[in-house]
Amino acid sequence: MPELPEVETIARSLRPALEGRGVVSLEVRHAGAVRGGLDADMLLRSLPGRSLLAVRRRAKLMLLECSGDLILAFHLKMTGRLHLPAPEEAPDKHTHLIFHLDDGTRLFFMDVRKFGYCAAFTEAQLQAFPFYASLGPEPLDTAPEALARRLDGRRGRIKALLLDQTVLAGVGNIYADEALFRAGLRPDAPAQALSAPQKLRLMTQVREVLQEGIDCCGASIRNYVNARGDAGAFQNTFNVYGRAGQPCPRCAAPLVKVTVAGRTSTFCQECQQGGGGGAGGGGMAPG
DNA sequence: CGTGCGGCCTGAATGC
DNA sequence: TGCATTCAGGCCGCAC
Repeated sequence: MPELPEVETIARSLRPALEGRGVVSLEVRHAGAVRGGLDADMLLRSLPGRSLLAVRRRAKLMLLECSGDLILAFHLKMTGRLHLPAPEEAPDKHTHLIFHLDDGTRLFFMDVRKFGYCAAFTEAQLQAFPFYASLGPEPLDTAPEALARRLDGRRGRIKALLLDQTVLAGVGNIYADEALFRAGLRPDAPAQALSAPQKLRLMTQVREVLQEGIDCCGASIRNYVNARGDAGAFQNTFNVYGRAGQPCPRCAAPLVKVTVAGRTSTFCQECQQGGGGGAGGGGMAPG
C-alpha cells in the first residue's frame, strides 16, 4: 500500500523514463480508472501530442505535469501501480491504462482492486480538487514543531490524526504504527492528553520513519514494487507493523493488535503509553 | 467536532 | 478438494 515513501520512490524511478517524453496515445482498458476532472473520452482526445514535463509527488498523489496546462493525478490507494514494462511485456487483466510514449516505451497504470484512479486536471482544477485542496503539510518539508502544533486543540485518538491527510499528508497505516512505536505512544492515546514534548517527539519520529522509508526505497508489503519492478527494503526494519503476537523488539512482550480509526494497529503495551503519565516516560531509541 | 461503519474491490490466507 | 469466510486498508459518505 503505497504511502509517502513508496510514492516518492516510484516518482524517482519514473523521472528518467518520463520527463521530456511525448505522449503518442492512450489506451483506456478500464474507463473507471479515469475519475474526476476530464472523463476518459475527453482524456483520450486531449492527451496525445502533449509532453510530460515533470513528475511530482504531493502526499500520496503522483502528479504527471503535461504541456498545455494538464496534470494527471494518480492515487494508487492500496494496490495501484505505475509500471514501466519491458518491451515484450503484455498487459495483464489489471492493466487499466496504457500510455504510449514517443520513444516506443509505455507506462502502465495497474490496480488489482480498482480503488486507485487517474484524474486529469488543469492547474486551477487541481488546486480546487477537494482532496488536494484539503491536504495538510508535507511532513518532510515542515519542521516537527510546526507539525506538532497541528495537533493542538484536536481531540480524538492520536493515530486517527496521523492518518488524517488534512492534518499532515502522506502517512498511512504502516508508517503511523512505526512512528507511534518509536515515540512510545499507544495508537489509541487521546491526542488531547499528550504533552507538548510527546507531540514533538511523535512528529520527529514521523519524519524519521518516512525518511528511512525513502532511504530504503519503500516497504514492500504484498505487491509493492517501484516502476521498474524493484522491491523496497523498509519492511525488514518494521518494529511492530504486521507483527502482532511476536515479541516487542525492545522488551520482548508480545505485541498486541487493536482497531483504531477502523484500521488494524499493532503496538507494545509495555513500551507505548497512553499520554497522561509521567513526562519522564520512555523515549524510544530509533531502530 | 468526533466516532464508527459500510462501501468500493480482489486475491491471499484461513477455516470447516 | 472445495467452498465459504475473513482480512487487507485509503478515502468517502453517512448516521449519530
